[in-house]
Amino acid sequence: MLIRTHTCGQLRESDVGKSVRLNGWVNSYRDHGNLIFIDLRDRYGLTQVVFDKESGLSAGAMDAADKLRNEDVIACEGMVRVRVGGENPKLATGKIEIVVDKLEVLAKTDNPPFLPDDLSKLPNEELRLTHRYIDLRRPSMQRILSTRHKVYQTTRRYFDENGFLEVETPILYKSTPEGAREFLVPNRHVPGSFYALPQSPQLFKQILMVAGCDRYMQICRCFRDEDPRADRQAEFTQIDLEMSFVRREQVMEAMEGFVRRLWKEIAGHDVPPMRRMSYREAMEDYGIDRPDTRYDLKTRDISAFAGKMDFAIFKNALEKGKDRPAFNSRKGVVKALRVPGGAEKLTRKITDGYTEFVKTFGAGGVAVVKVVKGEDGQPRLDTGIAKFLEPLKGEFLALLGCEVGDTVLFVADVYSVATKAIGELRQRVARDMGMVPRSGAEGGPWNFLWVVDFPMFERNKDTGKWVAMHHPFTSPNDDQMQAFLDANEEDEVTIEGIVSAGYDVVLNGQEIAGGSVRIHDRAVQSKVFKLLGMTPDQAKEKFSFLLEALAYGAPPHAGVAFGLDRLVMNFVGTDNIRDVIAFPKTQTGADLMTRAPSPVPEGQLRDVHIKSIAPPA
RNA sequence: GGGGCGGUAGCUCAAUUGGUUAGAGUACCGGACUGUCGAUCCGGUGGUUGCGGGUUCGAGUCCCGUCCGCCUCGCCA
Repeated sequence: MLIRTHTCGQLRESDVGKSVRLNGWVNSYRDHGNLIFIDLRDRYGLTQVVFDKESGLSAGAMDAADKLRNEDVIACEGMVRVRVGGENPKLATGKIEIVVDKLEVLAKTDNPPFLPDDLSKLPNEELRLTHRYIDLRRPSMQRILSTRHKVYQTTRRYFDENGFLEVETPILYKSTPEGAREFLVPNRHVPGSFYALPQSPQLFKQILMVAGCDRYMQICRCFRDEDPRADRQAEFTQIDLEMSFVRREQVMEAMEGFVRRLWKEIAGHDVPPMRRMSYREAMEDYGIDRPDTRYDLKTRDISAFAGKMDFAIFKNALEKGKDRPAFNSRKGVVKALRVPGGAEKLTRKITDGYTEFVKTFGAGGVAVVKVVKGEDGQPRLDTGIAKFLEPLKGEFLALLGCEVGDTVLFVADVYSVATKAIGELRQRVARDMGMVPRSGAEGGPWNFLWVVDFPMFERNKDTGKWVAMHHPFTSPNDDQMQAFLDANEEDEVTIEGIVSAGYDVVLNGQEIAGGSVRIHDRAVQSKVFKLLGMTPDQAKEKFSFLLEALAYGAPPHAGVAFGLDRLVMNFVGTDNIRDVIAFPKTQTGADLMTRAPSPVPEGQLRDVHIKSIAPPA
């Protein structure tokens, strides 16, 4: 074989006169009969190679060149020369060409289902996934693989420099039925027993702290058997960390340092110090725990004002959970979103669609008010609820600081529903108004912020029981510790107000990392389990190994996990998580290339003591 | 589990209100061509309209079911 001396992205004018060998795929061919041009491709680039009958090329080689087609794999040898037909400015190697004197066809291809070409329209994602090896040949996919590689390398370098120890944790793990549904793996030795694939290495990394590792990191695969989304995959990758002898501030500092390093090295961007926002502020002003602050739209609780309106829909909403404390999920509220300049851009057709939109989040609908210029030159309210709003017009305009040209949208429901609906609506409106800037990868802003002070507990809306908002090992924040230990478990208002030492990193409205200070004190842990309705025996049954470990000298510790796939998505500017995973799965968990999952022979099932009850295919 | 969109030649798409032989570009095959660069020109092959039923004189088009993919709610940190 003619082993390559250079790659297809390497040769320049300074190489003219050299005899070289190239290997690669035929990216395109231009056949002029006695003169054939091939653009040869590898992951480094394209180089034009020329087959010229008059340049001493054997007839056999010319015939072989004549038969070359896209995606054939070849090796060739020839001389680098300045292009006879003039430069091609589109190529890095565009000033030179190789005039071939030896050709070796390494592999002929069947007619490929599609060409790995970034210029033409992409085929179905289904087809791309089925023939992933062709899709990945596309330069843009190669760039993504390369960016992902750089993220791995920068990550390892940063944490290594900062004293972190990389430790692998098991993939075959104990089922801990909290949180997401797990993938199960049957065990051959103990009939009827199963491993689970880890949702995250959470408990292992805490145990590593007890084990004295002090600082741990791992780039690890996590598994959650839940329905995927555009930015979610059942099998995904985390950058997982844990630190000993720290409180919240030290972890946040380490994380911010990592973010700064990563963005500097991957995107060439200097991340300024990140602002902090409380969970409550995020929910109040943005209706979501990962606010996108790239555009200036805020939601507002106007319950007090709405209560003065003689409007049945608002009144009925406000009646709900009337006696509950503020921010209680079941307390009725009216939320408003003032959209500057919305009166013109948000047409009737668009705002009509908002009602359908908020219904998907359980809200009843959206009330719309346009502030327009009246005949008297004063603001006039153009709205279906004029009858109820008109008497309070002055107060309304002043309350929201409305100006002519604004649109105000209202959602009334219990706190949890209204807040979510108006928060989602806010993002929808921002898109409709054209307020969402380009992505960071496309030169737009990188808007980082911390969200902190999450509640420790929230009520499950079906069972009414307390559940841990983050996970049951999350510590109350230091300033809340005594209040938590003193709190009466029956005292709903106090319990609801306890804030954890959790922290999330939010980038452009996306959660890219989250973590918390862990509980290392047994009294605190017991109280958490008790609140979650777990008896000591039940807690022991589920988490005995962790509780035992914590009993043998556990240092205070805290940690965090970054969603690596989402980091890469940001760097390459895609909103499709499958683009940043070499071999992703579909929405039903299928790998279209390998055709996993698949049935297995009966005997294999017997070995692991499994009998399928699925109807025969 | 629910809602929405889609599936027509290898690929990207078209096909009027349900109407005659389902078209185009590209790829592929054959031919021509010595300076192209998404080569060009001439000719050709290529279809279970995802699959199964139904309505109809007639179905790519309408109805029912089903499979697959995507988006999304629930779910998921």
